Amino acid sequence: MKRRVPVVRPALESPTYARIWAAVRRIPRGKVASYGQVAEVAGLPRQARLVGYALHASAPDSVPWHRVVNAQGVLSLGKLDPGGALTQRLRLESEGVRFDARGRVKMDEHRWKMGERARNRAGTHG
DNA sequence: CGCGTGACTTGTA
DNA sequence: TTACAAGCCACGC
Repeated sequence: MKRRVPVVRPALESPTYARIWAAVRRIPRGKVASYGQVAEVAGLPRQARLVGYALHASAPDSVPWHRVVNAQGVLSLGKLDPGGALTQRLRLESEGVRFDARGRVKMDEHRWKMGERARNRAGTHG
């Protein structure tokens, strides 16, 4: 019988990662979020690096990782995985996300406001 | 347990 | 605009 394979490695059964992945899944199609924003939604403020780490540890299609970019709208995957960066860009463009001439995502237009429909209590943006 | 590194962010020059 | 430094946490050696 086939046993359901865990989405993550045994060593990564951390609730922290689970939160991060959950936050990433919340990002709507056609929108993007920065690592810091994902961290905040996951309840882990100032832990953007951990988000990147969690994504790296996540399964290939476990989460819409392509919707996560750095605060500058740049695909951080760039040098580490050029192919992955290309895939990310293709997927984003496929979702309607547009890029700047410098190859950066237009955060001003596609930045996930984490509450366009349901205002977040922690939203200090006002 | 200490050190270096990393799919990051913010502030300063 | 680019470059450097400090802060943050987890992983691998």
